[in-house]
Amino acid sequence: MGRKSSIAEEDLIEALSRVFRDTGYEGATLSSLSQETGLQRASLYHRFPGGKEQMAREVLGATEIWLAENLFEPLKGDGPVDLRLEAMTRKLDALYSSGKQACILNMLSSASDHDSPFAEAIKRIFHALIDAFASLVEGQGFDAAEARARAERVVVLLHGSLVLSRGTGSQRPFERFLETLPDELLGRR
Amino acid sequence: MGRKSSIAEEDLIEALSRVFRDTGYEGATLSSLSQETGLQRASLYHRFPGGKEQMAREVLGATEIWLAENLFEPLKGDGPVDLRLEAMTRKLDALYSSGKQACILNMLSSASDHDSPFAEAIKRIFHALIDAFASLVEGQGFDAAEARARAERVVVLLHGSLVLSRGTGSQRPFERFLETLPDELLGRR
DNA sequence: GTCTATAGGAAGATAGAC
DNA sequence: GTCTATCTTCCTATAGAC
Repeated sequence: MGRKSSIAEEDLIEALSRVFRDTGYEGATLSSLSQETGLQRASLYHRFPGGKEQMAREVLGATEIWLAENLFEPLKGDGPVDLRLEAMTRKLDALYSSGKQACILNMLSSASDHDSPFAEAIKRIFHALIDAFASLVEGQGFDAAEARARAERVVVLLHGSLVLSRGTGSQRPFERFLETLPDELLGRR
Repeated sequence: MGRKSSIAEEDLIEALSRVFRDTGYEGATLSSLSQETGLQRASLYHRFPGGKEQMAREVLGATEIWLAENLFEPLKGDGPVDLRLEAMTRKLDALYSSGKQACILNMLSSASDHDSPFAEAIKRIFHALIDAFASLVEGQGFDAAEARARAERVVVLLHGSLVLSRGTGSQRPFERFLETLPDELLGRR
């Protein structure tokens, strides 16, 4: 354990993520996955005997872990809430490259008939997102129902702004989302 | 002109739309398009010499026309604004089957490297959507900037709620969007 | 305008050398 | 653990009969 392969592992998953995020499940070919990772097709099968489907599942698993460590954990800190929000905003901005990149959750929601293997993970991640936002809002004195409503709304705005940014070729919708994020969560109505 | 083929034409495009909307561009195969339309692959090539790409382009063109006739036109009427909003809500509810179906704009936004042919049409349709909403809002006494901001926000909420509904397997996010639609457009802030 | 048949290539996946 | 070579299946697209 602790060999150089453990470093390559992270880069490997990252490269696979890029392909799935940019081209979707059906659009991702073994050739494109091979090219982006620098591994031959057969090498990918050695690491992922389950083929493309397993790669996508592991990408989703890594996404789930990334979110927990980089987005949810800082959100739970006990520092000033506006600082925590600002930190999260920066993370989101980097994750989606200021609106230039789509969300892997959206891109892997379809996958024709084998959506079953992904559907569960995607659903879980969406709920984890909502829970994380709701928990922060509730921590600022809002009741549970209101917190949940605001959290869901922010998840909707996040993904809607990404769709619109991609569809119009403009980063503005996503940027606007980031600007209004704090108010959407904690502003008074 | 006026032969039975003109009726089949509508059904044909509708069937193709279903496939592209449910499986995306890469996920749509000539076989699935053939099965859904009831035409053999070669027959599809006779009608669409440009193959899959032309089919997707014509589907987007038909979508553009459908929106203009069924969504934008009623929105411009001079009846009570709440009745016009209700009519539009029903149209949206039907178009997306209460949140069970994805949006073709989202599903065709990617298409690997040949996104160029679709990107233009998708962008145009998104802007037409925003313009239609903004025009209604402005007609109710709001200034142009505020009307546009609200219109964009509604388009974001629409697509975000569709993404979340699909991702969580629940129609609730889309239903909630429809409920809050009138207030998002015309409510006082 | 629709069909059957097929060409030609790219897809996912495996075998076996190193 | 990575590679080259290969298998099989499915893909897009075309040819040509009816």
